[in-house]
Amino acid sequence: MDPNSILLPPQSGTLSHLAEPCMEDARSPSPQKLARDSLFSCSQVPSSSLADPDWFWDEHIQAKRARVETIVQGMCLSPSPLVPGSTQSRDSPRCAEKARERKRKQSLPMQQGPPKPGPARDRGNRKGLGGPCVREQLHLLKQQLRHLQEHILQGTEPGDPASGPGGSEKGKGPLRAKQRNGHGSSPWTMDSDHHQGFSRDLSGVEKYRASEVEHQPEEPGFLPSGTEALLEFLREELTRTVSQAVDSVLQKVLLDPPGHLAQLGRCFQGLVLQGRSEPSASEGGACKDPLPLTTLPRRAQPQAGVPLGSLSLAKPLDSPSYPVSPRMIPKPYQDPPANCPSTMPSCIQENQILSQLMGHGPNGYWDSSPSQDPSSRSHPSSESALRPWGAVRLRPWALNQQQYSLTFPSPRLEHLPLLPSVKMEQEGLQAVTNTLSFSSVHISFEGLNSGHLKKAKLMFFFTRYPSSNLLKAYFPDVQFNRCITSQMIKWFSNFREFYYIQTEKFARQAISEGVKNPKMLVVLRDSELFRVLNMHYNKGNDFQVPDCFLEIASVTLQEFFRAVSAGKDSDPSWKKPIYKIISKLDSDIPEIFKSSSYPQELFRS
DNA sequence: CCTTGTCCTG
DNA sequence: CAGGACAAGG
Repeated sequence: MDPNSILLPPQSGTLSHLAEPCMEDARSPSPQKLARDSLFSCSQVPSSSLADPDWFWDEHIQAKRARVETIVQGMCLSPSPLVPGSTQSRDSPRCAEKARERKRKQSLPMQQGPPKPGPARDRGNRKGLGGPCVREQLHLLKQQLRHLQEHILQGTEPGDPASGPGGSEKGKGPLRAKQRNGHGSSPWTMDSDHHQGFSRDLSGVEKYRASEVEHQPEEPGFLPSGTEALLEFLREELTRTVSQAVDSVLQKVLLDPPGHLAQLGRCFQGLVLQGRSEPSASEGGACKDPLPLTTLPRRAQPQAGVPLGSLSLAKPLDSPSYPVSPRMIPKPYQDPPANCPSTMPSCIQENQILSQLMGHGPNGYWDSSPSQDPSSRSHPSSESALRPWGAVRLRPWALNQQQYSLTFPSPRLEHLPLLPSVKMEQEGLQAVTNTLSFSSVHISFEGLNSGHLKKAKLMFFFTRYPSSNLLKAYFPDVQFNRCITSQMIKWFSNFREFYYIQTEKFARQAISEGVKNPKMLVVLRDSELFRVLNMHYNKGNDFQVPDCFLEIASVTLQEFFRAVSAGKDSDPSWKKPIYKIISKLDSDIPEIFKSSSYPQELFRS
């Protein structure tokens, strides 16, 4: 008998309160609605399909691709292969098996969600465009490069009106300043601006590689001084252009199917790990605590330490609703990036990598810098550190990649004067973080992203059976259509499944442990059942689970207990009555959830 | 017929 | 978690 899993209250009779839906409304911390829609313009970035054979077997393209890859690899700074040639890896036998399958009942026009490998080929209403577009852009960029080269080398015009002869100056005069100021004062700058700044920053590191890759050997020493200025300028321009090319390619690739993401993820992961292994000046020993699960309730819940006798169920009147508005508990940075075992499903892996990377938000990184054995901590509460979690799965990669490029370019570059001061860097990164995470919400355009999923999970604490209308009301930034709606409904269906399975399991466990009175079963925050559920819907434990959810869970547990102990589980549909009961216990969802940027806005500032 | 929900599978 | 089959309700 595990005392933690099921509590046996000394007295019962409090269950009548349970049916009372916990209503919470009076607290609506004025969700700030941003005029985000105005930024929604830049969203139709075409995506590429690396799986397109045409794309690969075009010789012409391959050359360019090789160059880009060289650069990308250089950015990763890891000699890890990334084997470009073996991309044809999946020859899934999707042919024979399905052939004799029955008729597909409803062939929905297309899936909105992340495309699945395999049959997803024909549904691409947007995927198909990717390859050609990237190709086109690469071509254009290359042309521009060539023009530029000719232009400069002919020495026709000493002063290019567009950008001016930067000369010995570092070249990025006005834009640099604008970027700094802009990010400092208003993080939500326009996307184009951020994009500029983004590639601009890259150039600091990228410069070396770019010149390696793109330049013929030169001897500046022999050149006349005027030419040297030109040379410098040319370098800057090339650097910038290449950076932009890489950036845009990365962006397109990142916007694509998870498979590619995961691939890049592994690459970046290597980068991160490498970066982390760098000795850091602020090395503090304050992170030996891996934050075991057992500490979760204690940290989040002051009442976790309350004597077991005073059950939350016994005091529903104290808290007409759960007293605290749902909030994200600012969690001290804890988790250094971990090496994701490659045995994990790719989606999980992706999420993990993402969250780990995102966990290294500016503050988190600088505040503590553990150099830990990555393998010692595979996944516990990794998502907890996921700060701007609404930031989708796309940009953060780029962000972090950049972040680490700047921070740990290489053992040698590390000593270059790239970092004027830590504080400055920190601010800049914060700004970049904000900008990126913000704009990326819009870059994700249609479809549901991981942020929506997480939000849905949190909403599950309030409602198990949300109507489609409710969902529409609470996801204002989602363009609902049939597919999206059913996908989200499916999410909740899956949530329920997990929830019921777990609860039933614990009910049976209680029975097997000899519990007689169902009213003895109460779910508390330190219950094992709660731990499991919380782990599922609130992985990082960065959300205050409402008390009403505990009550619902208790009711569910008791209902399962009753049914099973009465032997009703022999009936094939014995769960139906339970479902019906639970379906009536949905609570109102706090208003703040209606904000399209709900959890992100809590991370700002 | 369409939507919603469950079950089962991967 | 997504897909698909299937059933039930409007």
